[in-house]
Amino acid sequence: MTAASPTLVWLRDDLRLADNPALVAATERGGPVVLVYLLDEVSRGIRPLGGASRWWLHQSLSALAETAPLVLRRGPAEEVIPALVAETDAGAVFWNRRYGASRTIDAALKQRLRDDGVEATSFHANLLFEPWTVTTAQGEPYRVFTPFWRAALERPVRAPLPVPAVRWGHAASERLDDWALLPTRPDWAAGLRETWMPGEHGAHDRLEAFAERGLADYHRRDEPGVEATSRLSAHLRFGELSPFQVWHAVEGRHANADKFLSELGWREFNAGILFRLPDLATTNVKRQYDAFPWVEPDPTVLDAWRHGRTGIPLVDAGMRELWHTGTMHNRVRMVAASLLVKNLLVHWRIGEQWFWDTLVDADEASNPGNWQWVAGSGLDAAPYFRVFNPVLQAARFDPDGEYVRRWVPESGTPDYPEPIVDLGASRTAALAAYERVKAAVDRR
DNA sequence: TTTTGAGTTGTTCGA
DNA sequence: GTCGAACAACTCAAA
Repeated sequence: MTAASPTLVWLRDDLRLADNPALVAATERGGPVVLVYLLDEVSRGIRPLGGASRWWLHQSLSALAETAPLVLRRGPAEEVIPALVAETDAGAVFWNRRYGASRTIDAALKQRLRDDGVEATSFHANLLFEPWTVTTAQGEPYRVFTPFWRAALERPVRAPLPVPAVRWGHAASERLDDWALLPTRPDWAAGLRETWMPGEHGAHDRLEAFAERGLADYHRRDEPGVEATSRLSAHLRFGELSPFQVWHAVEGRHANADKFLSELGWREFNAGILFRLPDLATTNVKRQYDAFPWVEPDPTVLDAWRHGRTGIPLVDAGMRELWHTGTMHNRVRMVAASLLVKNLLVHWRIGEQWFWDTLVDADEASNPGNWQWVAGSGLDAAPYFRVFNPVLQAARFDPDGEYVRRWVPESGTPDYPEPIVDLGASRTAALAAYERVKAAVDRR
């Protein structure tokens, strides 16, 4: 055997050095390791990132480049990776698997590299359980969350891997600033900068704080005025943390741990849905919802929803939190989504796209999966007749009005607009519209 | 093999 | 004021 050639490690949704199986395997192979990230906005199967995600990506890559020599390239993977292999004389390309439509890119690339005599190997890193490994007794994927998660939890969750002692290889890199991932005119990212610290260090700080202190308050996670959620979703989305690291930091530490870890379960469940339905962001999982009579949204109404001027305080608070910070409290997401989809009868795809553009944690599986959950068209979804009443929700979960006051200080004053929709009448109309879906079931 | 009960996040109505 | 029913339809696991 000759001296080991360089290995390319192609990072995608795994912007971390710790618990990175591809990086560990590359190190064990023996040669220098060239770490590469591609900005691929052209290959089929790639969903272009939204604005908030582009901001996060810039920060995260910037943080990573301070801890390891990172090679940045732009273009379609199927061209750029083989070119980089030739350029660096690499004998192998390793990566951690992804599970959406883009996996067809990976499959084609793997074949091409192997045809060229280059070792190409993918690894299990970014989900606790790969989708094809959790099936019912009949070998079918689960369609109901609880049995899915129960079955998944029967297996062990491997321990996270340490950062290996890497001998880094090098190649020319593009400049991150040239990718223009950050907003300029206008710079709307001030609220994001105040709120987040992207990158592996920031992710671990957040995880540690949550495991040591936040978990004790997690039973109050439904109250948006209380800081009781983990705020780890964006770190997981970009793979600055692996779910294995989160699991082992939290599991068994507190009575609230299982409830929190079931949220990782929903991440896994949605990933499994996307694995089977790569067009999850555009197509109803339950196809009878194709018959639903969505209305063409009035641009004024849509604009009011997007920018937090609906005249419904809890919804406006959430939409303004989103616009300012790139996140929204989980419960408020449901309420804001319910208003758009059910009271306003606007197609869930329109709301999904807005969240895709504005959320720092916008995830290819979880974002459309959760919108379809709210709309009723998803797997194990909320039934259509379950229409949130945002006034009741505010009274129940923000009883002192702390959250609403923080984001909508003019609520209750003459400056605050009247509601853009009558909640009672629109609820009735929504239930009537749902009759179409029921009829579609019968016709099937 | 068949049956039965339970299943992320809710609201309204009428007794 | 409280409480159960109704609002649908279907999947899965346990008995």
